[in-house]
Amino acid sequence: MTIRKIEILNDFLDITKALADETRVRAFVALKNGELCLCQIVELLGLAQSTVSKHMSILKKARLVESRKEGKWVYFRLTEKRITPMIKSTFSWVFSLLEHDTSTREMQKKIHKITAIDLKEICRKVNEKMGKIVCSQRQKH
Amino acid sequence: MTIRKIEILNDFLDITKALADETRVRAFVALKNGELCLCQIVELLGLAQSTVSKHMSILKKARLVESRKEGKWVYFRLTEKRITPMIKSTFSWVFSLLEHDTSTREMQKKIHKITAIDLKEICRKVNEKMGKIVCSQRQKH
DNA sequence: TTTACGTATCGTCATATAACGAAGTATACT
DNA sequence: AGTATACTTCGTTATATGACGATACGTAAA
Repeated sequence: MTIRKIEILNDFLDITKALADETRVRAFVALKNGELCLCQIVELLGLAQSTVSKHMSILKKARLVESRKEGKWVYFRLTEKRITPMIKSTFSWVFSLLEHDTSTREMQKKIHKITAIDLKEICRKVNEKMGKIVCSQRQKH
Repeated sequence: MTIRKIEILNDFLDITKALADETRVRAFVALKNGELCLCQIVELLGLAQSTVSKHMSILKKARLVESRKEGKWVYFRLTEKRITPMIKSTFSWVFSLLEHDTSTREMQKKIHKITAIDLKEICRKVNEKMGKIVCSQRQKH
């Protein structure tokens, strides 16, 4: 379709914009070895949960990533189901380039540590942080 | 070198950031069929000369593009001389994806028209625009 | 040496983006 | 039903980016 063709550039720009941020690239390559829960990615990146959630939605918009909901948890993974040639091509491009990247490799190690810990505990850790902030706010009143 | 390895991600982000803007992607693919003078790219994109110059410097920083000076003119071309595996890989990725893009093809036609016109005339046209603006500013006084 | 011309850089403005906490949503547990 | 939990969305703030005109720079022509 003509409409489809016109959107090639837009799809391409969604991808380049998604990959034009260090945090998102890190989150993206983190999923190379399998799916991760949001709170695990939060722990990995060390950013606020809402921030990470936003980043993941940008990666999803670019179709680089897809998610599934399991109970309270949302698991993210590299797009598999509705994968397009453009996405497939992007995967091999990115991973071949970052294969020998030091910071990427260091992250892989960090992921191993995180996935070793119980999921609930990771989430609890994130909530703890939020709890502390709530307390400090209450002290103001 | 360790320093070199750490910079892989930075080089990668320079590339994705350079390609995360429609104007720059258009300027980039415009060079696929050979080098162009800055004023030709200005005419092609229909933006201010300073704006285009800035865009080209970002593409140069990412090493996607290199330039040579010939008299008053500066010619830009896709990187050939100091091309790295990362850049080479990026070229094939981008061009395979945008091969069938409508807007890219339309631009190719536009380039043919522009390169057919005498270079001096193109530059003169750009200068004319600047002259007009100066005039309209003078009218204010 | 002036003058003209093509490009790069600078300063400014408007918009885009990334960060956060707070509030809202949805699901599981009591 | 009510609470806790994991995530998303919203509103705000600080910074980044893209646009422009004005100016500076470098080269060629007069």
